[in-house]
Amino acid sequence: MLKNKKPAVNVNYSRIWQTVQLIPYGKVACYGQVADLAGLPGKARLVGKALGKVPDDGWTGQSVPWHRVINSQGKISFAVESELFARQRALLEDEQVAVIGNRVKLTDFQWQPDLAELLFKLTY
DNA sequence: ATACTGACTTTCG
DNA sequence: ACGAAAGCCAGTA
Repeated sequence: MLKNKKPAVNVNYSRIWQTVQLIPYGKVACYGQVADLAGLPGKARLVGKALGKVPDDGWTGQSVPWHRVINSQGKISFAVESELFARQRALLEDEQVAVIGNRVKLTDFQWQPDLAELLFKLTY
């Protein structure tokens, strides 16, 4: 009997992508929060890895709003002089998320997930 | 197998 | 409030 091959896409990545798709327009979540919701507590760094590998055409027909994920300090986790930093900040401001002094006020913009809706939407 | 690397988080001073 | 340090852990070489 042949051994099973590793899946083409890490199953954990797809869970992370699916969770990020639930973050609403105009809200943000932090890496650790996404990891927890994806059932991967303690794996905040893995969320960053997964977001760097989102397929160009999104996931299961939907785009993945990677720009809505920032770190627990409310800051964008790219060097301020980098191209990606500028892109992420622009995408956030496009949806009315204020980025002041390289920082988003989490008390105003952090996503507060609705438990019942999460249970309905997540498929694992 | 081992070592290094981060799109992280928390604690400390 | 802020930077440094330490802890963290899958992915990568």
